[in-house]
Amino acid sequence: MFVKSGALFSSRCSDMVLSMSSSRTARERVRAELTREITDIARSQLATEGAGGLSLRAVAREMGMVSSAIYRYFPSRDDLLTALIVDGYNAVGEAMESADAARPREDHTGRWLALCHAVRDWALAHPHEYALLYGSPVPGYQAPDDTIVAAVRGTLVYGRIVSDAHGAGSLTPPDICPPSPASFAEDAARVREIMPEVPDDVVARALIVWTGLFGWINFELFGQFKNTILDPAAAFDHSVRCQARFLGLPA
Amino acid sequence: MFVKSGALFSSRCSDMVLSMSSSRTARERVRAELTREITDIARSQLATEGAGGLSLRAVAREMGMVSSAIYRYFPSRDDLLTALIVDGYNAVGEAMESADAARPREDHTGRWLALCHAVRDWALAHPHEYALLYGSPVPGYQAPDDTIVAAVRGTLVYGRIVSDAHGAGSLTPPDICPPSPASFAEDAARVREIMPEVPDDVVARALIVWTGLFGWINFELFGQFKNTILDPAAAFDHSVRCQARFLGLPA
DNA sequence: CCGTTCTGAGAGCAATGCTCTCTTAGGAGA
DNA sequence: TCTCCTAAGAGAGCATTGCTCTCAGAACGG
Repeated sequence: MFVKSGALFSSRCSDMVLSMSSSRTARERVRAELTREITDIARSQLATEGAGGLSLRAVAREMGMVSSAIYRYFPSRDDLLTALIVDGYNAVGEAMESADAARPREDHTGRWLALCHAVRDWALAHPHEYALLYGSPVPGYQAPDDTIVAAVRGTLVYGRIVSDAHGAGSLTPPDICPPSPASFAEDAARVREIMPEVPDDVVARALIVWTGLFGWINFELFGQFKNTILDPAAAFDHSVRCQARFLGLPA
Repeated sequence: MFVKSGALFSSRCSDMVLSMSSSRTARERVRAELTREITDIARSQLATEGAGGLSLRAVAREMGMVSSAIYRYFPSRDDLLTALIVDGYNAVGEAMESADAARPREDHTGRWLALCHAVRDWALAHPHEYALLYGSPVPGYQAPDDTIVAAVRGTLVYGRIVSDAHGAGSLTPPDICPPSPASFAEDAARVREIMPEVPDDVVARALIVWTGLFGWINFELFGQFKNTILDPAAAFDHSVRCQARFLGLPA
C-alpha cells in the first residue's frame, strides 16, 4: 500500500533494503514495512518535539508494540536518528534538485536563487529536521559516514550550478578577494570533483557563499535574528542575491 | 576558599547577585558560592558530554549533595542551561572585546580579522558551549529573553568596528549588490542602534558578513567540512578576508 | 529568645534507553 | 507434509533521568 505508483509519499526511503521494494519473502516485506513505519512515526515525533523528544518507547507505543521490539529494527536510538538524518538530507537534496530543475539550465542566477529559497522553505517547513542536519550535532551523537555521503546530494546541485555558470562563461566574480592560501589548492581540487573546471579562486568564493547561505538560515531559524528582521523572506532574498553577485553570477 | 583574591577564576559570572560579591549575609554569600559551583560543574559536564549529557543529578553527586537540593538554586534543568548560555555569550563576547581592543582603533580590517579569529578560537576551545549558543536550540528549550540580550554583547563589538570604519571613511564596498528591499529600511534603522550612521546598504552587507562568519564556523565545527578542508585555519582566514573586502574594508 | 525563612535530605513518581529471557510464528529443506 | 532453525514480539527488569513532595535543622531578623 505504500508503493502505489502515483501516491503521495509521506515516508522517505532510508534503508537500503527498502529501496528494492516487494522483496522476496513476506517476512522481509513486513519488516521493510515496519521499518518504514517506525521512521515515519519517529519523524513526526521529531517534527513536533524536536530531536530530544524522540523516544523509542513512544514510537513503540504508537505502533502498539512493546518497546523492546523496536530494537529488532534499530539497535539503538542513535541508529534511528541516523536514519532520520539520512532521510532528511535526501529530502532537502530532493527539494534542491527539483527547484534547480524547474529553471532553464542557462539561467544560472535563477537556479541559484531557486536553490536558496528551496533550502529556506524546506527549513521553515521542517525546522527540527533542519536543525538535526545543519544545527549542532545531537548530544552524544557522532555522525557516521552514511550521513556524510547523504549530505553531499544537495551540494551536488550547487556544484552543478557553479560549474555550469563557469563553463558558460557567465561567471565574472568581482576582483576583491586576496589570493587563496597555498594550502587551499588541494582542497580546491577535491571540491572540483563536485564543480569541475572551476578555478581555485571561485571554489573559495563558492564555499564562502555556501556557508553564508546556511549561516543566514541558521540565524533566522534559531532565533538569532529575533527582534531584528521584520520581513525575513525579503531580507533573505536580498542576501542571496548579494551572494550571487559576490560569486560572480550575473544580476 | 573559592574567593581567594589572586586566584585563577575558572568560573564565569552568570547571576546578577553574583556580581556584587561579598554581599550582606553569610547565607547569601554561600548561596552565591554554591550557585557558581553548580554552574562550574555543569559547564565542565557540558564541555565533556555536550548539552544532552548535562545531568542535574550528576552535578549534585559531584557536589556531594542530594539531587533535590539543586532545585533550590535552579528551578529546572532548562534554567541551568539558560545560565550556561548567558555565561557562554558573555565569554565569547569578552573574547571578541579583548581581541578588538588589542588592535589600534583605526585598523578596522585588523580588528575585524581579530574578531573573527577570536570567535573561531573560542569555538574550537569550547565546541559544546559554542554549539549551545550558535547551533540548534536545545531540544524542548526556548531561549528566554535573557539570552538574547547577552547575545548582543559580541555583536556590539562588530557594530563598533563597522561603524568606526564607516565613520573614518575607509569603507568602500564594491558596487555589486542590488538595492536592499523596501521592507529592510526599518530593520536597518534598528540595526543602526548598534552600528550608528551606517547606510542601509552597508547594514545589509554587515548582516550577510556576520551570518557568513558563523555559517563558516558552524560548517567547520559541526563536521560539514569533513574530508574537504585540509587547513581549516588558513581557509577560515581567507574566508573572513574576503568577507572584509565584500563589506568594504580595505585590504 | 522566638518565629519565620531558607536549605538540604530522603523518599517517591513517571519516564527513558537498553538488556535479558521466553514463547510463538515464519520459512527453508527433507 | 513434517521438521528444524531463525526471526520477531512480549514481558520483566535495571539503571538512569527530571522533578515533586515532605520533613528536620540551620540561619536570620526582630
